[in-house]
Amino acid sequence: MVDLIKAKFNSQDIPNDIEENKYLEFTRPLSTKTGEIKKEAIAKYKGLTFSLDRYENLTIIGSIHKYSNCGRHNFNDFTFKDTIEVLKDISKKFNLDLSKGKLQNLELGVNITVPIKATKVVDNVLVHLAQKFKDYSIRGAEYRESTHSRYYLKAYNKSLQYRRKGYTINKEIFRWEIKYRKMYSLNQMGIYTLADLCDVKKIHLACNVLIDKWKGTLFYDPTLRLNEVSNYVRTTNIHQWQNPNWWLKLSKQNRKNLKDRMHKIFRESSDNLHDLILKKIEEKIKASFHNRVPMTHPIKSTNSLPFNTLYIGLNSQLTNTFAGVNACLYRKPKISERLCA
DNA sequence: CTTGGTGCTCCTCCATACCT
DNA sequence: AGGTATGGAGGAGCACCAAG
Repeated sequence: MVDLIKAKFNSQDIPNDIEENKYLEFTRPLSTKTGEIKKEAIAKYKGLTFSLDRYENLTIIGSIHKYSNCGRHNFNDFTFKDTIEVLKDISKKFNLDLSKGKLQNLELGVNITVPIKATKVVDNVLVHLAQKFKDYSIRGAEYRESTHSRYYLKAYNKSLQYRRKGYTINKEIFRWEIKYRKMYSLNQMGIYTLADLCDVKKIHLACNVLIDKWKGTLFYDPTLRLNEVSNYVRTTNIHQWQNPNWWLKLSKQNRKNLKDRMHKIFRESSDNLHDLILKKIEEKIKASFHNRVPMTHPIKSTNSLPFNTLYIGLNSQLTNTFAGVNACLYRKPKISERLCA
């Protein structure tokens, strides 16, 4: 759900002794020319960056999802309740009033399992509105992104990212994410500050955007059964359908008609992944507002990091239910119960 | 007659560009 | 960053046409 946040607190809204806070160690850059110590200061804690500007305004930037996992990863599910827990934790540890933390950026995303290789799903996410999804590869992550003026849509192969970091996983994980560049759309939903992220109605609205954006995304279904379709579809249509540029050249009316026709054929002669993924996104969002969440994926660590000890006491349950993971319900330990305190 | 393909208008919502 | 004017995208509904 809620992943990256960027929030700014005005100097009068932060405690005077923030630099003495026991969880934060601020460092200041030193000018080697003048020997002058800059006023700006930076501290890091559990993957969050706390920066003070020269007017002593505080900006917090980072993933609150990773924060709940000691700053290590955002592979697991992160529920609405977790969001509240983390924000309360931040508020308490740093003595901050969440309603004073004005949001400047927000990222929301869901991890879901897919029945084919996640990379195949990502590769076939083609166009949203008039914007193609373009390939990106940074820090072990491969994703495609559609750039809009107010937001970015991102489709990730999350299982690849897992494996590159040394985790064993036998499920294919697809992550669908929206990153806001401007606050306008979120403001329309009543989301202005960190405190608004604790409001279930507002977050529900924000999460539903993920559903709408997926509905509006052109997806070529690689499970199309070629033996069931006409010769014309086999020889011509499938090449057109897989080509984002071909879609973008069409008139809007023509695009709609051809999209409808393609979807009809996918409904009849494929596993209809677009619909399947839509349903999974809907289910995951719904579940994230309950305490008990259907688990996306069991996780085993192959390196020495105590990754699975995050779920200490639950390991046997996880490994025993490898086959039916989607049916596996579990309660995540509270932040304070986890080993990263 | 039905069915499927096409194309039109109206209307709403949203993206963009540009302002402060 | 926030705010807004403008135009475009696309969905709904309807009509037309050809083929069976």
